[in-house]
Amino acid sequence: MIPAMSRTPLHPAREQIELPMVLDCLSDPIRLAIVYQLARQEHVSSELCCGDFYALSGKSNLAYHFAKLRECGLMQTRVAGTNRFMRLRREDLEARFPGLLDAVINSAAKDADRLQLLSGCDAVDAD
Amino acid sequence: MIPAMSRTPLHPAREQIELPMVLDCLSDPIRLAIVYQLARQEHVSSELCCGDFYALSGKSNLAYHFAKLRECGLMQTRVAGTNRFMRLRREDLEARFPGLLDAVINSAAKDADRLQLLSGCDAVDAD
DNA sequence: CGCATTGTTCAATAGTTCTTGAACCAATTG
DNA sequence: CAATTGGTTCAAGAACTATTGAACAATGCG
Repeated sequence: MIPAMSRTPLHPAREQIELPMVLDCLSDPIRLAIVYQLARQEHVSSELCCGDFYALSGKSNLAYHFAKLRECGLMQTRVAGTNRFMRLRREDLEARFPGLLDAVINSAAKDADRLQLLSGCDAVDAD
Repeated sequence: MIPAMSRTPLHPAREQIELPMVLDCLSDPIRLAIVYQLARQEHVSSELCCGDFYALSGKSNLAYHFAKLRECGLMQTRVAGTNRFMRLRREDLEARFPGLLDAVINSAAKDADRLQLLSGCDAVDAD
């Protein structure tokens, strides 16, 4: 039996991803910033780990938001040793809600300053 | 002096419309249904009045959700006699968040049954 | 005017969400 | 094994949200 904490957490199947939950998840400034940072550096690597987001909030609060992002189907978590790597579920989201994720990310990008999306962040290249 | 209740309520200017507030507003099932019904019959009339949404909830609860939709910039309310006519602020939203509203509405349309978007509604043509 | 219609506002309540720190778990390193 | 690293889980509190019914406001109509 694999120990509880080293198992990959549960993720909803593609068809279980619900629009209201996704929108609610993206409406929180910290979660929007997490998604934004993931999207912003997808051309470098599709994954980031928890520690890459410490500029946004404390560890336990981040774990709370990561769980929300997983449960609504926005993110996937892969366990590797003591690290958990997160990535956006782009394909699943595009299949369920075409154009939505990009519209949100592009809209967020326009307001990046106002939304403090990159405050103290060094995991993302500035353009 | 115009009596308080017959004045047009305050609406945010285009540049004051904030992404997190809009997403949060759209994440509530009742508000999503309101927006969806407004969008669905725009080809008939750009406006609906409060009573057209009684299938979704009670009067006072609807007034609460209408206020939220106004305050976040999704809807505009026009006062005409004892009626208030609502319409989507399509142009402002498109200018601030290109593609977002349509992505949400199209995604909602795909899940209309699951989301109970049209339950008991006769203000909207079925396709 | 008196009354119906259309909606809003208020107060109360149940439930939810975010945040924090402390405790904990698992894997790695010395 | 002990200490460190990387994250999660738990408990508690403050703040916010949705919902309800009753009271109210403004208009329209007989």
